[in-house]
Amino acid sequence: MTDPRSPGAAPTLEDVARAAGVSRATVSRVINGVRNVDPAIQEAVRQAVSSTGYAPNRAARSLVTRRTDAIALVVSGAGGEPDGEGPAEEGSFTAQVFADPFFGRVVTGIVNYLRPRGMHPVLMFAETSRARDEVLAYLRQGSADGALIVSTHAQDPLPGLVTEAGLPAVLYARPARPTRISYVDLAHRDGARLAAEHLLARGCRRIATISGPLDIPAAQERLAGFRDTMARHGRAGAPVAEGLFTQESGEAAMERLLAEHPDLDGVFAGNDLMATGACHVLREHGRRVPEDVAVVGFDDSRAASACRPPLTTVRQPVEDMAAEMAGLLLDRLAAPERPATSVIFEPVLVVRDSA
Amino acid sequence: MTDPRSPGAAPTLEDVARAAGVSRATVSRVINGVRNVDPAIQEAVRQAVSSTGYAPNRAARSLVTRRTDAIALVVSGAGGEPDGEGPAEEGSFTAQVFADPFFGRVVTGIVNYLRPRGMHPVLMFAETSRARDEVLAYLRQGSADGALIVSTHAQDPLPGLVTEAGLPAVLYARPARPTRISYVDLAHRDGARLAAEHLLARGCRRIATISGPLDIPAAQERLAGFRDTMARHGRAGAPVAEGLFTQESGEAAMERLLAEHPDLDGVFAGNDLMATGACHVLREHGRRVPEDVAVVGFDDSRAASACRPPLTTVRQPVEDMAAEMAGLLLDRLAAPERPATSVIFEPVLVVRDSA
DNA sequence: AGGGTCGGATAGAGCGCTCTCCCAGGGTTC
DNA sequence: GAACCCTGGGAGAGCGCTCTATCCGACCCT
Repeated sequence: MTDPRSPGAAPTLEDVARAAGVSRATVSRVINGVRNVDPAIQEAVRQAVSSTGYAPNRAARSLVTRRTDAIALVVSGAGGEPDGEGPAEEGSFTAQVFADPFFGRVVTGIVNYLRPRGMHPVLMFAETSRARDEVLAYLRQGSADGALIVSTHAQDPLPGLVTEAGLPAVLYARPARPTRISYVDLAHRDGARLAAEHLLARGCRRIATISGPLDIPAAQERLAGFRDTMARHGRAGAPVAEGLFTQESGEAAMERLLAEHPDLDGVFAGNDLMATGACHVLREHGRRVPEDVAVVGFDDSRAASACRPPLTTVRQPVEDMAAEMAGLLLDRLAAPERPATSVIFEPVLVVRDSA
Repeated sequence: MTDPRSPGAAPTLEDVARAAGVSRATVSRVINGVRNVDPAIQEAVRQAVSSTGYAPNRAARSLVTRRTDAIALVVSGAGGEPDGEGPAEEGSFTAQVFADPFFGRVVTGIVNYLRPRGMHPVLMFAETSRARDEVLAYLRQGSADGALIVSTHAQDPLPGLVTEAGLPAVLYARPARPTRISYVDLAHRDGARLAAEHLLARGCRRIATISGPLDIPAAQERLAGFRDTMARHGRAGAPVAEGLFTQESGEAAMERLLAEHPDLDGVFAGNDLMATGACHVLREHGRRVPEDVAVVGFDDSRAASACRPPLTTVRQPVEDMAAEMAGLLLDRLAAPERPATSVIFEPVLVVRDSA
């Protein structure tokens, strides 16, 4: 509490050293726990630290260690070049992003992994080319040690730019163009197969699917997995309606499907939000779920258990995947020379009431 | 691109100065736009900056300016001292937090405000006393310029600790103990009044409420506002069931209410998630919403419009409130001497189909 | 006993930037 | 024409930390 300098100033290493009667270097060593320090002196230093209320200045430390203990968590949007989007548009992007429970799960997984390791996530968006430049500049300034990138679209140039600049990064989902960059992904095709086979095994004969936006690789893969499986069971040409991964779009898609194929008895939705929308519409049209029409979702998000009836769905372990992403990045930071490794997770079918 | 130093190293101010044939100070002036610099020299410097691919080192800058352009966005939990909670418990806290659409909206509002101003949010949690200490240490290290605190419970000691340490901060929701700290809040009582009056005006005669957890001030206020209004209309003693602001707890509360008061014709739920749960349960019990039982929610979150039927609800402008919070903090940083000011937002009733 | 070794502490050189001086030179004022 | 100001640029001192090189003394070996 004794502050020998100007009262407002935070105590520095120097102050602690003086209080403990040792040199700055010794205090530094005690604080960072490097090399052997005499236990008695160690104790004296600790005393001095707590009596001065010392907290090491992070900027000064960063300046010499070249580490910030910060990780940029960037949500990257469409690759659209037109920068004419105003602030209103930008706002809608971020609003849209967080409306999806998916991102909450990603954040949860990352935070839980990073936190016990003393690293902190800095939230960033890169939906316009200007925002992308800002993210790049941020990283190049050494403001963060690396980036965790969640891309919503395949053509996203950010992963390429980041690796090109030699910045450590890990992606959620495989990039469109193969790049020398680590990523974490799900075996979407296998997941879709699980869903299709479950519907078939249940005895459904007229099965349709509501796909996600087809410019998103995950949506393509899920659709492809569904189609392959159906074809393998001699049921090629199942009806498809494209949605946007939102509940509203799921409702609209279900309406279309129902209008064209009133007799369908099974639906595979590309995610739980759309499945929820589909259930609503089915019920409004007097169809019982699962008695008349069985519905399978994808993700096993909060929406799946909240839905009435609770959704049978394909589990994507988002939190685990996000944690793995953070783990890969930290590994990379610890050993930059090692080649980029990626991890593919296997989905699991979670059977509830909707199918 | 010409790098006179060791190839891997990032260019420094010195390098740019050499390339432009001026001093470090001049380059710094051009980059930070301070004082007059000869246009020709300015141009030369810009040239040099882009040819060297220079990006100012943030740590070095922070060290002297004492600013980081980072803001800690801390989600603060219960005040529970018992630190015996393992990592599993911690994980469940963060998972729980992001399952609520509320936090997504807060993040959206904050990010949209901070971003154009070149500030970056660092995500932190402070649900245990250890985590709280870490947040405090982080702030005291000068790792962030200030804190935006979203407390989920009233007894949270963090606001007090932060102000005590003289760290700039702004809260979402008024603190339990009056503290010299800015905050942003909603007139919850008025919101509840709006809801109650709407149900009464609709002709509902047997109105119950599902409150949020009563250790949360917002939940208390909403309940108090509801009760006051009912009493003022000669209907004191309306049934109350306590929930936890989750859909599941809303379902459970509705079950209890229905068991004891099968004849009720109106429900005011403390938030939209619980209102959604209530709707599910009502329908399962054969009650039509709104014909048999009218339901009003609170928040106007995504859940309100996603619900079937779409919920009549009390709008809490979370994004605006969060942006205001960020605004108050930046004001405070710009003028530390000014007294703390707070802002209370007025809720609005949004009439949809459920009541 | 002398030289080698090694644990344990210090001195001091930066890390890359900002910012306060200080100086040169040209214009203004009386 | 001298004293003054004002604009634009440079020199250099630090910000608080880490880390290498160095030193000191105690201990061991022959």
